[in-house]
Parts: sequence; C-alpha cells; structure tokens
Amino acid sequence: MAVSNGVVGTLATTVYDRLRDDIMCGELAPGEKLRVEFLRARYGAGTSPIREALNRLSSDGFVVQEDQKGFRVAPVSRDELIELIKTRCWLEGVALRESAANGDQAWEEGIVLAFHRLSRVPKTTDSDDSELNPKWEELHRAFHMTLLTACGSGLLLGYCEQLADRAKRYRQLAVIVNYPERNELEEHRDLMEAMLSRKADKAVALLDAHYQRTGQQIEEFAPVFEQAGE
Amino acid sequence: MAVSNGVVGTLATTVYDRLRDDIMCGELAPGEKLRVEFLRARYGAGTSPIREALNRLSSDGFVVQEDQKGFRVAPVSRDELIELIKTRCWLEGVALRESAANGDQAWEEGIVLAFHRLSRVPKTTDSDDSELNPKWEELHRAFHMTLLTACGSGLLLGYCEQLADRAKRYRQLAVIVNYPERNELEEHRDLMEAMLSRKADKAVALLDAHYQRTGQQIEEFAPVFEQAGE
DNA sequence: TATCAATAAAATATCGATACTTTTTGTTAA
DNA sequence: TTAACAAAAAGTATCGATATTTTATTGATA
Repeated sequence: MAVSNGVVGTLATTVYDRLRDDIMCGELAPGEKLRVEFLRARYGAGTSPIREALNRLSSDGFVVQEDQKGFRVAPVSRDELIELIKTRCWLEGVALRESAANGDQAWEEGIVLAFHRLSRVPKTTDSDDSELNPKWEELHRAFHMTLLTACGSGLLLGYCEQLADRAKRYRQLAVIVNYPERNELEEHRDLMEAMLSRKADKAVALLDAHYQRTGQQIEEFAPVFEQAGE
Repeated sequence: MAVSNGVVGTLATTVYDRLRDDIMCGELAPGEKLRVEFLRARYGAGTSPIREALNRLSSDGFVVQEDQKGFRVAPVSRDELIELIKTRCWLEGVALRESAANGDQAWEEGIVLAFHRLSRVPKTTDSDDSELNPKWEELHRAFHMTLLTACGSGLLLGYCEQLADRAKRYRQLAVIVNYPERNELEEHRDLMEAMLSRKADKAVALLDAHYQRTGQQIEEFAPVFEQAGE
C-alpha cells in the first residue's frame, strides 16, 4: 500500500510527510496539542504509524514531546527565529567557504543552471502577490543548496537543510510574499557571481545580509508570535 | 512504570537510551540487522516502544531505516570518520569563536571548574590502561561543551553534541585507551588558557589538532572498518 | 547447471484493545 | 469561598494479534 512512483512506502512515512507539511505551512498551529485520536482520524491511520511519525518529527524539532504527556506542535518565538537565522548564517557561511574552495566545474555549472531556472519562475502565482508559488520555493531552496554542495560534508549539508526547513516554517507562518523595495533576483545573482569568482568573503557577507533581511520581514510581520496555547 | 529519580519515563524512552548505549559501545555491531523480535526479547518490551525508539535513533544517525525492510545499526567507515571530524572542527570552531567573543565571568569560572574536575580523574580505571573510565568520558565531554556554551545558539550546541556522540562511538569501537606519547591533560590545559585569554584563533588551532590527533589514533587502530554485514 | 516461478517462511508494518497516567470534575470539610 | 481529596473522564503508552511485504526455498524448465 501507499505506492508512489513505483516504490512502496510505509504508512508511517506518509503520515510523517503530511504532518510535516501541515506543521510547516501552519495548518497545525505552533503549540497545538497533537492528540493521537485526532491525528488518527485526520490521516486515516492507526496508532502505531501516527506515533512513529511523531517520534521522528520530534527529533527534527517540529514537534515537542514530553513523556506521558504526549506531543504538541513545536512553539515559535522571536528568540528562536533570531537564533535560527544566526545559526544558519554561521553554518551556511562555513559551507560556502568550503564550497568556494573545493567546487569544480560541474559544481559551477550546477549553480548557473539553478539560477537560470529560478529566474524563470515567478515568486507568486496570482497577480496580486498574495500566494507563494511552491515551484519558486522549491527552486529557491535548490539554488541555495547548490551553492553549498561542494563543501565536502553531507553532515553539514544535512544540518543546513534542517535549518532551512525550520526557517521556511517561519516564513510560511508569516505569509511574507512580496516586498516592494526588494529585488531578490538581483540578490541571488550577486551571490552566484561572488561564488563563481570564488570571492568567499563577499559571498558570505551577501548571504548574511540576504537572510537577515528576510528575518526582518518576518519580524515586522509579527502576528506569528501570538503564543498559541491549545 | 519505569521510574528514575522520581520522574516517570516511558518504556520507549528507556529502550531508546539502552539501545543508544549498546550501539555506541559496539555491543550491537555496525551494520547489524535489528529485528524487532530480537529487540523485544532483549529489552523486554512490546513492538511499539521498540519501534518508537528505533524511529528516534534513525533521526540521530545511529540507526538506518529502509521502508519495509526494517532497521539496522548505522554502518561505520573511514570516510564517515573523516567527514565527522572535519565537520566537528568546523562547527566547534564557530562555537569556540562565538564563545570567546561573548563569554562572561560565570562562563570562565565554569571552564576552570570543568578542567579541574577532569584533571582529578584518571582516564582509565585499571592499572594496565585497558579500560576507559566512564567518569572521565563524562567529564571530558563536559569540559569541551563548557568551552562552547557561551556561543549563544542552543541549536549549534545541539549539533555539536550530536557530532560528539557519533565521534564517541568511533572511539569506543576502536578501544583507544592510552597512547604513550600523548599528554591529553596538557592539551586541555592549553585549550582552556587560550579561551580564557580570548585567543580564539589559537584555541581553534589547538582544537583542530586535538581532534585530528584522536582521529589518527582511531585510524591506526583500524579493525573498526571491517565491514560488518549481518 | 542456471533461470525462473511458485510456494513457504520470516520479518515488517499496522491495527484495535487494554493498562496506566494525567487532567478534569464534583463533593466535602475547613 | 477555597482547599483538599475522591471519582470520573480523557488521553497516553503498551501489548498481542493480524495483514502485508520481503526473503528464502523448492522444483520445474530450458
């Protein structure tokens, strides 16, 4: 059962993916209690796969667990957002430098390609910029990761990806869409060019600014931090 | 049930802890298949807590999981060890620099204290240096973490801790105990002094050397990398 | 003898029922 | 009224049984 692209997955994995999405996009609010009975009904699965998915998600930081008290959606806070961005700048900074030092021709070509694809897709789907384009999200993620892939550590890449996911959650909760005075495409182009010419210091500075700016947008859009209880 | 220091934990958590230990110390060999039935008998628990523990461990990288094919102990390899050490140097390097920049007086005092405690405990329990002293392991870990605690990111600390655990596993598998021409206490003292005098560059250099040396010891002691199948 | 298919065995994943813990509710005594 | 406790309700954690999938075995065919 649960077949996708010819491969049979487990129900637990399906539930994990769906729950993760629902938490990331805010369908399940920060702090919300995750009762097994509720989730069983929602995802049409038995106790075991639900609990297995929840256990995995708590290792990822999307769910918090307390023994004998069950699970709830991980809370969000201004402090955590700040820490998240800071840590992300540090880790991606290391990865950028290493990538710039070690990247080969295939890596360079990958960057050019990823940028090109990103440039061809609009950030929002509808004309009034109220809805994020998931395709853009995907290509944006891919572009940033491509810059890092030559760092030589899958472990580090994994951490960067995890942080990117957690940051994405904040972005989705804040429903940031289009800011007038911001040309993201140019920011990405500058970043690409700094990396291609192996100016690591410059690239790191650009990236820091890039993330810091996004962080600010989220903060200005602060209804996110209404602490959600139940 | 499962009471320890007044707090009631779940069976799943107990199993998680024990399994983790057994994998870290090599009781369960790298690559070994982890059949649920076997684990049930071993830890005296039902299917659910066993599987929940396994799910958590796979997020930690101690167990690998493949849908419909169950779980096995994460394999080890020379390549992974190298990557592990490299990544650890990078992340702890960042954390050291930030700590050195931000640490306050309480942080300094914590370091002095942790070093003192470490210096008072022998690395091995018996006279012929064949058995590691678990107390030493604990204090050693505490000392290194204390150096990093002022970095200002719990996220980064978490990653450092995770890497430390994975590195510990390699050390335990290799049964490294006492190398003649190495004075670890002095290495630690130098590291402490560099940090107290806020010489971050020097501290990072010392730490890199410290970990690189340990890595070398593990590699020389290479029976670890006999690939274990079943 | 090798290949493949069919079958049997083993192992994984899932379910629903039960035991245990926490939380809520209701009642009594200060 | 409120503090304390007891009883009931709700929710979590665990178990053992079953369904499903993978792996091993066997035997027929080329």
